[in-house]
Amino acid sequence: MKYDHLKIEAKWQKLWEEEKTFKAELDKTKEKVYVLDMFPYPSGSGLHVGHPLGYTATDIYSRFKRLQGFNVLHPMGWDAFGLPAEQYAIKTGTHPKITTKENIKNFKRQIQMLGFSYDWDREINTTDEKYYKWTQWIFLQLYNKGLAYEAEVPVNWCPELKAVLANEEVVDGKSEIGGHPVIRKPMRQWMFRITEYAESLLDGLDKLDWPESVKDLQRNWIGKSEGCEVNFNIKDIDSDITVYTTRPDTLFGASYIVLSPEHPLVGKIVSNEQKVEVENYIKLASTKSDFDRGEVNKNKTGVFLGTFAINPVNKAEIPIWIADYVLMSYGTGSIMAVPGHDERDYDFAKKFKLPIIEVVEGGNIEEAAFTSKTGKIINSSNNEGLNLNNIEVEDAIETAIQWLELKGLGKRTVQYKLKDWLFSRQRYWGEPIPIIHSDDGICPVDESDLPLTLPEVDKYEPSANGESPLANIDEWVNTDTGRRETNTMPQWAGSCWYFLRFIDPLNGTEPWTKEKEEYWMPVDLYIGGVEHAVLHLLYSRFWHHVLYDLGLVSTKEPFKKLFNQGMIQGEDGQKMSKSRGNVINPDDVVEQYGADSFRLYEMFMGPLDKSKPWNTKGLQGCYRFLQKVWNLFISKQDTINSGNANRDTLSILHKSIKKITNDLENLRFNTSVSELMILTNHLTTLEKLDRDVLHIFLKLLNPFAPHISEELNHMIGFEKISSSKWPKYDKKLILEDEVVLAVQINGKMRGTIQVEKEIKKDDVIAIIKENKNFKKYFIEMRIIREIYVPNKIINLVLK
RNA sequence: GCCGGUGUGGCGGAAUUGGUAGACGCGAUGGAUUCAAAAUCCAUUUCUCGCAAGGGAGUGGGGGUUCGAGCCCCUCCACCGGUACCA
Repeated sequence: MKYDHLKIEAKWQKLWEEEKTFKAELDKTKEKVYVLDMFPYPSGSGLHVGHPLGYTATDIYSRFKRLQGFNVLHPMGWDAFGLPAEQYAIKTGTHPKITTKENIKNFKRQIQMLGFSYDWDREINTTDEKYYKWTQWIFLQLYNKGLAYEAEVPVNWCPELKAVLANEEVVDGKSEIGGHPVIRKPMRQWMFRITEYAESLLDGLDKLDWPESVKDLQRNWIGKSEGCEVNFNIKDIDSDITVYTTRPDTLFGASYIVLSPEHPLVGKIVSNEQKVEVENYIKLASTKSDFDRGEVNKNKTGVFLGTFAINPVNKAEIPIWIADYVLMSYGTGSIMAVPGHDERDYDFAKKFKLPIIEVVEGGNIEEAAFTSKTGKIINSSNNEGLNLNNIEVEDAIETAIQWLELKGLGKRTVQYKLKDWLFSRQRYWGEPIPIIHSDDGICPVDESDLPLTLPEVDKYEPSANGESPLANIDEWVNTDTGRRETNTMPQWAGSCWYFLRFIDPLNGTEPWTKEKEEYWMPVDLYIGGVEHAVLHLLYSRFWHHVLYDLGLVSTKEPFKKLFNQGMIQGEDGQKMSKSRGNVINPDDVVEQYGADSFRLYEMFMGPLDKSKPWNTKGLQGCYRFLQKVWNLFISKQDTINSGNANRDTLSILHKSIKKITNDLENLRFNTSVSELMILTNHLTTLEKLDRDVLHIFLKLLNPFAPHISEELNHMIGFEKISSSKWPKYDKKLILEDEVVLAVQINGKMRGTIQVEKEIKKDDVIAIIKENKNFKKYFIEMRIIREIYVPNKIINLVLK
């Protein structure tokens, strides 16, 4: 009988579907495990072999945990709002709903053919109004908590296309489509005050079982910086400038002030003589894209305002400039420039011939800014009680802040790089924001009126002034009480809370019930790509922190353990992409070799978190392995009986149970597969096979290759693996009577000896001295030191 | 520039976390089977000297700690990812 993977896989998949084998139900008598994949955006091109890598890993883990007796929640769904469907609609007029439906169908087919044990009764779709009703509901909870607000914010405006572009549609300052220039244009937007949660989000990271690199990325993104604000009076004008600095120790070295071109004070304090030049500069800066502004990095520009500020520590009059190297969006939008000890200020001062004052010892400011934080302060004292001279930088910072606070000239502050979250898009295919603008102001849609559904439109293009296509639908936009918000939510919205909906997906009256939330949350294992290290994972943590503060969820952090799967490259070692023509389609692989081989190979390729190239030969190796397993059972079918297990076999079997159990727990799938191969290789050497040994072997194989293992298990007459228990290893059976001991002479490997376990050191030495292979080393030599690690190694130092 | 990661045979990768480097798989070579091929099975396969028995070298380079280092420390190099005027 031949191994017919197509027939076997179809048979078991049908059975699992019919029997709802993997349905998860709340059962407080059992310990739960929530195993989650980052749900996909169902694109038109379908899956390539890289996508199911993480899904395979979570599936194996889920099956393993179920066999161990855990109550496992393992769901799948669709993050289906998004640009491609909308762009396709603009091009062809096909409603995104239709495109999305087709794509989901194809994705689901591909995912199901791999035999994943999802509870499909919990399938969700972010574009389903029954789902986005609750996305809108959560928006209102955030709004009511004062975390959502409107603001004029620059967007990527492409005058040529008359469209607002998403960041990912802008490449090097040009539109991705057509390569037209993109500028920053302020438009009314919805924002979330994620910055209010900066500290909370930073704090929460410490306790998470996440890759350190991802935590670091989030920490850098939040970008906490501790320093102080300092007030500078402006000469002859009744106004002052507040700057943010992390280096108040260098205040005596401040030789000019720089405001961002967008700073509100600029118009107020510019001198008449400089007015025209300043206005021109502001205009120039405003048309520059962020990209251009970044590019001028080395060549700094700026204009003198014609006004002076008074340095609070020494009453020096220092000029005030504007320059676009100072960003309005960080700190106070203004800085004190200390060219002696800051590279940017140094470049600027050199270019515009501004004074450079040395206040920290240790560098040579004739040549470069000295930015080190180790050194003593010099040239820094006044007669108002501040003397920083001879103090180390770190201490001087403290002293300076205390002095500023005492004199009321400044205060200690904390800054974050993190900015508020721009939460609106000028698009059709997204959740409508449930807000009505009336004469009385902003009015949230009543919760009982949710979902606020998307209207049908004829055209998916944005309106001429860049508003969303919804702005063109009068009957939708105009209501009795006012005009509807026409912006929709960004794609992040649906994925911010989908893991909560999975626990109670059909609930029509609440987003989830408290009882189920308390049982299933948090997610115990979350696997997905590193590309979501910051945005998705930060945004969903933000929502979850807010929901926690509102008492709607029981844990602050949603994802306990996070793991990033690596990329699968093409056979050429390059990134898999259509344009390179190196895409491997899982449909073909499954057709030819089967889902079991596919799953096994993806795991065998290497560590889950590493990138590695696809190799069809390697896949064939795994296929051969399964055939070997199949042939083992078929060819020796007549010998299979109870009581056939010998000591050797049991020892290897129990070693395998131990290793595979441990590896699965730690997501080391590649070495598990290797262990299965070792065990199989041993079994093929046997004359007679033991029925119980085979049964255990199949259980070990089952998470990786669920179809073939169930089939063979059925063949040798056991009840289904899916309703059996994971094996436990017996320590006593693993132990062998004899061990191979490595022998080193002077630290060099010189051979091995076979000895009985736990043998005494002196006996080992005696054996070595008598052994003909080692005898020669003892000629005219004496042992001066002996290092003995029982059952492992002995090292003799001779002289 | 800053932060993070990686570097082991021809290739993907193992190595109980300081104790026999190269498990397992791929590829390659030789053999068996076959009229022949595919498939399958057996053997060999880090490099190097040697007919052999045996040596020598070896985990990106250099240095160190140790009886012993792929693993720890210092330093340098290469590649990958993130980020970048954040004051």
